[in-house]
Amino acid sequence: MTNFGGFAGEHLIQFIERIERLEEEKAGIAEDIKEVYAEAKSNGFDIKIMREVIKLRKLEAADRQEQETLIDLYMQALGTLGTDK
Amino acid sequence: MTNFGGFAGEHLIQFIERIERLEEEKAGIAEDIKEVYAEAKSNGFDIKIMREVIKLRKLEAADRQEQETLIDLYMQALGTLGTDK
Amino acid sequence: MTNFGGFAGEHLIQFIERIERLEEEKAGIAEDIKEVYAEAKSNGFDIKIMREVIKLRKLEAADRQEQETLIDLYMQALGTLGTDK
Amino acid sequence: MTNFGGFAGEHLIQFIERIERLEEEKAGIAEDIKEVYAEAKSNGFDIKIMREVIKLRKLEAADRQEQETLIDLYMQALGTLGTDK
DNA sequence: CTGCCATTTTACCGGC
DNA sequence: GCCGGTAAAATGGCAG
Repeated sequence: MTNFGGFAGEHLIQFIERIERLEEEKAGIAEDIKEVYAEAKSNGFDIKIMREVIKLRKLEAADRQEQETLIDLYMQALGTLGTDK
Repeated sequence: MTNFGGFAGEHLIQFIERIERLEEEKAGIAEDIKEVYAEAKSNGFDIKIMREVIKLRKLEAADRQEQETLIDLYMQALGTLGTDK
Repeated sequence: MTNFGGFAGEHLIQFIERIERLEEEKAGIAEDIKEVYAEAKSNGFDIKIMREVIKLRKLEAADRQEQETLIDLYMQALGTLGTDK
Repeated sequence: MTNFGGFAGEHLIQFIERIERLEEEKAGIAEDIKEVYAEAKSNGFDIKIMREVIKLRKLEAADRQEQETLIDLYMQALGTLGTDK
């Protein structure tokens, strides 16, 4: 990874710029989210409660996900045990 | 903001779901970024250093931005002087 | 916060040493945890599954906690609305 | 490791609960540490710098440790030479 | 402006 | 011994 002036350098620049573009997009979306909160607030909703609701829903989703992961692991374990391979 | 079952409730749900969709998008992009880093890494680049580079470039951009803001201010000031607006 | 040779310095040292002691304790407990995992493993249990179980239980606990927080927030909101204060 | 309802299951639960208790303790200590930092901060100290100091002291401790290990090795070697064990 | 929360970054640990 | 993923530390940003 020497020779940064040559091909590797080109390559690096490309990676960096891809990331920078993605980060811009991400920041843009974060902006959007803030705007939605602001709009909701101006419609009389409580931001704190909204955040809490969102957090809880996320947690519940994570819960389900983890349950499935766990089941998969059990199945693997049992499968391994079962096939006597 | 009482009457959560009625129109307000409807409205709230809509805000929440909009936010959740945006957060998903955001998470997706975060994923993409991780992937780009991973790809760069598998091409022999050092992630930590890349992060540093990106941070620096961002700072420089902010500096430039600030400069431009300043320039705008001056221009306005000059414009004001010039046009007597 | 100049004069670090004097009283402030004394004070700082005390904070630092308190933290260092606590971190040692924490590291000790982390050790203990590792040992329990090792012991479980040597009894034929699958560490990965154990971690998953623990994660899920933690998530569920967090869930309940968040639900309560949310309810509290609702009560506050309704209380505020209700008392016309 | 089948028979999760029987003795193995019992055993597993016990391991899990031991770990959960330890993790709680650990979390408690982490809390304590945060509090100490907060207290230090309210006394005018800079948390970021404190972290840096603690990190350095840890490194130095590790260095000393390594040195001692080395010294021990030498001592053993000398002992071996001396005693002809 | 301060505390708190989310995100990001670093470090660790088990698995291959 | 390395790699991948997971958990902890640390930093930054936002609401109050």
